[in-house]
Amino acid sequence: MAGTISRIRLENFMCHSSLHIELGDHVNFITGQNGSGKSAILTALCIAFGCRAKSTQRAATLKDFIKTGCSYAAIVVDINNQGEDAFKPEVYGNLIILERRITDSSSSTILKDQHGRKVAHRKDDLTEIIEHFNIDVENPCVIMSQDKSREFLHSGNDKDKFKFFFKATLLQQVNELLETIKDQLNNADSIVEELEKSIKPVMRELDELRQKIKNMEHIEEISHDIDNLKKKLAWSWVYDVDKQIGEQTVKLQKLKERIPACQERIDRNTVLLDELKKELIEKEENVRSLAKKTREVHMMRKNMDDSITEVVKQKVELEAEHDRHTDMLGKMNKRLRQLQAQLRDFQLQHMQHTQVEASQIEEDIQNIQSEIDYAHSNITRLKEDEKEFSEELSGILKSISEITKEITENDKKIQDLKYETDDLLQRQSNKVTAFGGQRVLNLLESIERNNRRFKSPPIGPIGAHLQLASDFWSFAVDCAFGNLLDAFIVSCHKDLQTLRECAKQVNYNHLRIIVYDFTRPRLNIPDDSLPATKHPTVLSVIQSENHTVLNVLVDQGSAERQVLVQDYEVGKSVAFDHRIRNIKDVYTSDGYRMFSRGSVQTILPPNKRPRAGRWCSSPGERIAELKNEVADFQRINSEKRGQKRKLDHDRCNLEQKITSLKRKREPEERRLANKRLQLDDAKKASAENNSHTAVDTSELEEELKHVKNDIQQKELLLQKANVRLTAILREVDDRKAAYKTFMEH
DNA sequence: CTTCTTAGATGGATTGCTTA
DNA sequence: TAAGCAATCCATCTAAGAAG
Repeated sequence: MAGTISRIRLENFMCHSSLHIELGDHVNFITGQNGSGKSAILTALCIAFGCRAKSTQRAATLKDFIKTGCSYAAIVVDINNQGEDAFKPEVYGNLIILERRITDSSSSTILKDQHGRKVAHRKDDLTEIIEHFNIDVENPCVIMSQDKSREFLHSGNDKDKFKFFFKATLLQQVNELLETIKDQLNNADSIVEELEKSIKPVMRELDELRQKIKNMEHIEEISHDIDNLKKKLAWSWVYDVDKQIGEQTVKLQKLKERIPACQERIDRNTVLLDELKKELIEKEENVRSLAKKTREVHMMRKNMDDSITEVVKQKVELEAEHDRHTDMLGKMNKRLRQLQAQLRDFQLQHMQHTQVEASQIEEDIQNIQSEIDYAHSNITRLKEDEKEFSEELSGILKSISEITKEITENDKKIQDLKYETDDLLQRQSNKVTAFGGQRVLNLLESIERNNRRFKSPPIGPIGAHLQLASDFWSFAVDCAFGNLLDAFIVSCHKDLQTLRECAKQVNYNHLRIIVYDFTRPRLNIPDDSLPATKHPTVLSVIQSENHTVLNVLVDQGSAERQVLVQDYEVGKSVAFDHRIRNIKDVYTSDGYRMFSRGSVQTILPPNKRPRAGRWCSSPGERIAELKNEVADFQRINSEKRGQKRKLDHDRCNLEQKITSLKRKREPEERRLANKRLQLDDAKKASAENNSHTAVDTSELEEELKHVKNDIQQKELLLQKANVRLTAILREVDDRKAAYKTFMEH
């Protein structure tokens, strides 16, 4: 039957290393002792079908499901896909294989067909299958986990139980569905009502249209009748015309009989007509030649008359022009004399004026120039002083900012040192607080109280169970393990739950808990798995009386593959120069992390807040050292603050000096600007004076020249007019003589 | 050369905490 | 108690290396 699970395979999932279960067609029972992993199978099914890690209430993240000491977990679920309910049988065939893999850093879902071929890998494809088969792992009636059943049975409240039942049996869903359907029905009803209302006017319109169509049909019949009548009328006209044609044909026949007699008379008259025509042509020719001659004579006379009148007119005009020119010439000569006199007067006046004014202006300009020079030298001096002071001020400001920066940096250092001192002071009273702070103490107390609930008491924090061969590597080891040192180790998942409860009680959230088999002997690492280098590994510099702690640091922290080096340069050569096998990361004693992944080489700086000294063997000494350092920094800071105060005082003085200089300089500059404007004005005035007189004479001279030119032109025109006048007089005489001889003829 | 596995990056979804 | 923000989870993609 489609949708049933036929087989489940688990690898490294929770407590199962490798588990195969074949399921029957109907009801299946799984039995086993407490803690044998029955509910792990149910959890695996939930995870396979896409449940979130948290909602199983068995782990915080997916990777918590990976069996301790393993790198991955896998769940494979075979789902039957036969029968009419089958999901995409053409793609998957009779069987859908759902494979879920979880690794430390990622997880994936793969869907395969009956032959094990990969078909899909996206979450959406899985969701489609889940929806198709109506698998609802979050529904407590589909999967009733231990916690759910306990919660259900122990909730004494009937209301809560009904709520649970209501949700589980999908009644809630049905209820919601019914509500939405009711809403939709109401909506549809109101829409139908509205539509009915709106249809009424349309029906009325339809009736009117039908009436119109009926009328149109009647009109069509009438027009048909009209057509028929028109045709009849046309035919009646045809009959009439036919009758008339018959009568006209008879008349035509009679007229044809008279044609030969008429033709004879026509011939006789034609001969007579030809003779008369010839005579007419001759007479016409005579008349035409006589008329032509008369016209020519008339024309010549008229022409002569016209030319004489024209020439006389020209003569009169030329005489008038001559008089005009002579008159104008006289006037121009008079103007010329006037202008010459004016020019002489002007030149005389100008000579007298310029001499007096020029000497006055020259004196003014010299005075102003000397004042300007004085003011300019004053300003330059003031500016130089100001510049000198400003430079000094900027130097002081620079040193002030440097000192302020140093003070801030030192304050920060003091703060960091104080933090470290506080840490150490706390640790002096209890070493454990180095790994998680004050809350670890509360957690340990809580563990103590719940001691009986644990199968084996948890080990932690891991850092508290470690000793270092030498303090030199403490910072590097701290960087290499990071938060792993704050983690706790438990022996089974039940203990993990209990420990998490304890942590919650004391508000220690996000406590890292590692599940590990306490009975496992100390891991024996073969030499060929260790990095081939003379530098120590993290594993080689740590010691612990607890082998589980060491095992966990190897499994979770790769302690045997983290190499420690003295300084940055050595670290780079170890990490990148020769590709040494089995090296995971290289840490320098001052906390730099270096590693290469493929071709990419990465160097990460140390943590911002160093926590070296977590394993410090003598915190007392270190505290004294830190206190000395703090005192040093404080002393330096107080010195620097003194310097800063002095510099601030100097700065104030300089600023005052600069302001007073500025106050002196500004009015001086304004005066200079005023004087410059005066000088410009004076120069402009003198220039204007000169140019004005010059322009006046030049204008007169120009006019004079112009008038002379005009006179010359006019004289030329007069001469031409005289020549034309004599020519015209001669022409008049000639034409009159010619006319006289013509008339005599 | 192809396929599989794994680590790491990325961005949307979810969860938890703080504050008004 | 709801809104806003930050931290965390997890699906998905890509690239490198391993295996066949």
